[in-house]
Amino acid sequence: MEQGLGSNYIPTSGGPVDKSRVLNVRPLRCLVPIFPSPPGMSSFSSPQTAPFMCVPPTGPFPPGVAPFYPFLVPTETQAVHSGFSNTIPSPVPINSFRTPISAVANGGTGLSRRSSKNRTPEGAVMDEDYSDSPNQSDFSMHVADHDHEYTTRKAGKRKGNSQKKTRNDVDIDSVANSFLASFNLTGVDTYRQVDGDKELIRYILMMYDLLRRRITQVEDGKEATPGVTRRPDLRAGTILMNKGVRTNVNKRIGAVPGIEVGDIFFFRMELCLVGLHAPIMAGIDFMSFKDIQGGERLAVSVISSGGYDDNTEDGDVLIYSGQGGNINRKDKDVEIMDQKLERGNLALEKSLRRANEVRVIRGVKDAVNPTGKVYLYDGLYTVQQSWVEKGKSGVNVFKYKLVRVPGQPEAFTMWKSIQQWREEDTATSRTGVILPDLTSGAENLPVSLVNDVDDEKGPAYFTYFASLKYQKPFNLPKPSLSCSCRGGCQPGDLNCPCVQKNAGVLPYTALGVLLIYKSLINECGPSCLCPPNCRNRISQAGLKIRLEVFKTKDKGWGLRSWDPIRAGAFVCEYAGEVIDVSTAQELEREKEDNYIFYATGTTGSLEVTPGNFKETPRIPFPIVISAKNCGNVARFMNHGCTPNIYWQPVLRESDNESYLHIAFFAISHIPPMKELTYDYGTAQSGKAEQRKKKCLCGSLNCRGHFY
DNA sequence: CAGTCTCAGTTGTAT
DNA sequence: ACAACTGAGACTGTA
Repeated sequence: MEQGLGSNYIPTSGGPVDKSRVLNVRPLRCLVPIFPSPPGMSSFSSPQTAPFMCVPPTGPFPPGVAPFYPFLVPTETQAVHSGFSNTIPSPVPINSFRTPISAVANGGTGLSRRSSKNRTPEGAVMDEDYSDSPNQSDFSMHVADHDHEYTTRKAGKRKGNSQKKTRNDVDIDSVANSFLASFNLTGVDTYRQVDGDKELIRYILMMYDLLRRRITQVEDGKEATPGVTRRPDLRAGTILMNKGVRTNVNKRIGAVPGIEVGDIFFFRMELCLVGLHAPIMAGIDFMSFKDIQGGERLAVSVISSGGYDDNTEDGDVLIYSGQGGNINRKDKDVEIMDQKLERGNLALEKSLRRANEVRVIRGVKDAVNPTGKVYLYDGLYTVQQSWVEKGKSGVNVFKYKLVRVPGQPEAFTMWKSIQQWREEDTATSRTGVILPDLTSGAENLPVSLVNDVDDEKGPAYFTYFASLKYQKPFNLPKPSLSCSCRGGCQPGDLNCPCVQKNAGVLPYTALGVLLIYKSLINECGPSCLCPPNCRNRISQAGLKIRLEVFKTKDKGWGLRSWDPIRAGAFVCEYAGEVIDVSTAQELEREKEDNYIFYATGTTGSLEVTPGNFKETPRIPFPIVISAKNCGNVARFMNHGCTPNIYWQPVLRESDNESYLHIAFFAISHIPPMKELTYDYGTAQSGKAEQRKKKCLCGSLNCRGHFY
């Protein structure tokens, strides 16, 4: 035990853009991390022999065809001892750190206990009926068994007060239930995973994001109730926690399976769901060991998010402030007092003596969305010193010096470098910068051109053009309605024709993040009267993310981002010249054009989401785009069999004319400087063999070629 | 020892 | 400005 605590770190191989971190997801343009292999057939254990799973390229893809993720429960031995031991550092047997009783009682099974009782035999959720129960004492008992924990807590707290579910709660409940139903998750939560892996984590985060965005969408269409703060992040998190859609529930010291140094998160809830940091508010997570003499407790992770006066000047050292003392409590009438050596502070003190590794998560400002925060997992640290000092508020504050364990991939230091490049504007301090802005101002953000790999001075000549050149638009048989929302289209405005075209809901959040996956997005067109910053013109508004074109090791030029990218965020569109199919085929034959994008019928964007959230992309009329002579950053995006970007058809209509565009969105959260890739797709016609190319994406289930 | 209660503890969003 | 909600620990009830 003793020696185990200090020595359970095995550096993950490779740097921050290590190919091994690419998720093991089924090929094709599939948004869903799909888990075709039952335990034992995991492609982790046999990456070479993993069968190439292929959806017929011509479709059709009726709803429900894609296997939803069954939440296979791998036995612990498989998870720990089979393929995983090679890829995920877990040198200390997980069991030896598992809190014997208390953590289990308070953690996982606690939830399971509560949430599995209230099922009818059919597994239906008992939901609405109790809300009018006149018997208040009975009521709390009834509610204590209720499915939704948040309701329970509310009701428990406000015993005797208003216990009616608001209309709002009911709405969200039904949304959540239908959401979960589409995952076949309304049943008893036997799905909780002991240990995660990359796919599971990706899947959970995707579910979280979908549900959160879905709730946002429902809330969005409604009038804001004064005095009620809408927290879709908490709502979605609570629901998934109660359903057991989470992993790494048991706390552990050191690395967390499936999470890599440099991974980013946008909500505290996400950290909780994947088991990186359990408390949703507190900055210090710790676990106790009853088997150690005196029931010692050790810190397992800390979040430095700016609430306290932490020092983060040196990227590899963190001066962390203890918790408590009411220093950050905004409530009135709370007295600020000296911090005590208890809870997290005590745990950090013990961790100093035991020298165990502590995960550090750094909360940093999001350049794209200044009101939000990004949580950056910065790897393992050890506590080196502790002391007490008088803080700004005049009370005693505990301070802990944490030092980063060497040999880990860059994360926070990379972040700091990027900040510096940003401030310098010209990025002169950086080696390998060829051009500070290859667009020559054609985009509203610069796009740098960098080569720190070899001597090549840049890609072949082309004209930078930020959008699509149509020779002639598609003519509509009957005129399309344009909106007249001078203040921008509003989510709840059912009179707006643009909202109507999108089945009654705007496809984007207020931050410009795609809300749900649709077969086709109808944006406002040239004749709409709404302003250019209308929420329904996201793909027309230009770059929002600071991108750079860089020389890859073996795939020519590629695209990556300085900014962290949220799942669902718009990245760029595919610019170029719209050409006709026959021209394209000619170019193909002569191997003239490697920059052709086909959006023709059923091929292409097969990105789908699980369950009912899947929609087959609908392309109203086929287009072929050539970006050989003119194009934008999208022409540099490489193919990846496990992509982090997908494309989506977007229609912009104007009176009798219709323009189809191809917009790229992030599949998952993408850390800065990670290469952006999308799936170039599979063969859709006999001619396709001519386009077949060898794939160098390097992902675990690379299918070896693309088109 | 199991169940119930209290409260510390910050965040994200609305104003 | 504010309400959101988990988990730990304290407390209570039962075997």
